[in-house]
Amino acid sequence: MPTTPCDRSSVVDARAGEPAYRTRKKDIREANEALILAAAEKVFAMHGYQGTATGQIAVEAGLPKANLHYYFKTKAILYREVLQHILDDWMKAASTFDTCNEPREALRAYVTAKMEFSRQRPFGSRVWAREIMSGAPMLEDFLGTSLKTWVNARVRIIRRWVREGKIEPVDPHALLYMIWATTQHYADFEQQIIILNNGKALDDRGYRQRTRQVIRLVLGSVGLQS
Amino acid sequence: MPTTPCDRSSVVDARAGEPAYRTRKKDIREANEALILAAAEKVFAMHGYQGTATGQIAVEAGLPKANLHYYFKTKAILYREVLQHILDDWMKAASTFDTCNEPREALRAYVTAKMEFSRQRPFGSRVWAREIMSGAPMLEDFLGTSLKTWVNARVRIIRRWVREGKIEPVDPHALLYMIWATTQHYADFEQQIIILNNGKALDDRGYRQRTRQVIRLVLGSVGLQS
DNA sequence: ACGTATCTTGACCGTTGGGTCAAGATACCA
DNA sequence: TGGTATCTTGACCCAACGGTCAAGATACGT
Repeated sequence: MPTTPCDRSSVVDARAGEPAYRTRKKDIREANEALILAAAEKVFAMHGYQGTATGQIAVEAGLPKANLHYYFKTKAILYREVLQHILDDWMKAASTFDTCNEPREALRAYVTAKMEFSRQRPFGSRVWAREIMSGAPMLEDFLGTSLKTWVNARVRIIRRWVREGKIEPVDPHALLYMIWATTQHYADFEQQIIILNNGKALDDRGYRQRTRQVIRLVLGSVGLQS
Repeated sequence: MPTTPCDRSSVVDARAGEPAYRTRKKDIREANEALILAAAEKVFAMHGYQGTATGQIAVEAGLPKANLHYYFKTKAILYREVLQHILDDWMKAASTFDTCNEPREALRAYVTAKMEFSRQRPFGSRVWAREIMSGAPMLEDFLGTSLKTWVNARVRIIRRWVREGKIEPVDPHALLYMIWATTQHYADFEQQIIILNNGKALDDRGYRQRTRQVIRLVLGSVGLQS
């Protein structure tokens, strides 16, 4: 990737009364931690926790391995921080379920947010998937508490929609799992999708169309297609 | 696990004219290869290719590591054989798509077969998922040839259904991906599903009900719910 | 300007990994 | 019954791994 002749620190970091070219300690820490977390997410997504070498992450981040271990003592700690970041964004997407009381708009918003998440954070989605396939050793707490609470509340909402005759009488869990699975599929199985799409990744336009199709299928599944 | 006082070879393998208690060489090979493949599928499903140690597989199979390497020279060869087995079963499930020309029955049969696959071969499903998340280095050939051919043919069938007004005008790829994602979710994310189900795995009855729900959602998504 | 805290890194350490080997055990076949 | 092919296994090898360390470099506060 091409870089501009002047680097970040001399342009972006300029502040009044400070030399613009010298990077400040706090910024160094912040930048390096972010760099390492991004690299780690990518490599963990590719090879999983056990299959990832900290040296690989260091290479991906463009740092010596010893430097990585200066910022994150152990691989386990680094992995947990990566998971935490993903979890935060996952929950942010989840909150869109409540943008509206009407099933049509709520489902549309939620599917859109989940598709957006798959588009923006494909590596995060894969780390999440791998973690659960490994028995969710690090996520057990979250799954059993926060996620469960969230799911129970949404299940009640869906049941209400059914009771009020707003949607067909579907099993709420089955519906939620279908939405999760379908939207996450676009991140987790991206490689398969690309190959079946003649080697080309979906561009922005294609992705928007696909999002619309997923919304249509989900709405149809509960009897909401006009 | 408790064992019966008399072992398999003396009971099952009894054949006329041969000493029943002595295991024959061919049977040894067959049994050990099957044992190792099953163990490997399980461990690969848990930790992925890179994250799996051949020693772990050996322990899981109850054999010394050197013995495992006697039957499968390298980890890569063993992994490829595991993948091949999964692929065969995946294709077998795929063939059920063609049991009927009518969308309702075809989709019902296909979803049922895929759900059955998730139930019977959860480890296989996870190995598959991990392989694709790693960029499908070993599956690229298959994805680009056999699978692509299969998908193209099914896409044409779905388009025909749309043209004939038998189903709503949905994107065939989006529909297929939704079916794959949703059915495989029950294998790949089993742990999450268990936790959200109060720590209990779905029993046979629950699984059949869930299968019916998935069928209902899929049929609904294309406008086929009565 | 100088002492201190933070950051950087090549070299290193003990452990684990994939894979080999050679010697013994077991089944096979003539 | 004896020779051969297959099977079994503890011991071993070397590369790669997670993690440490100490010494130098860089920014900070006064």
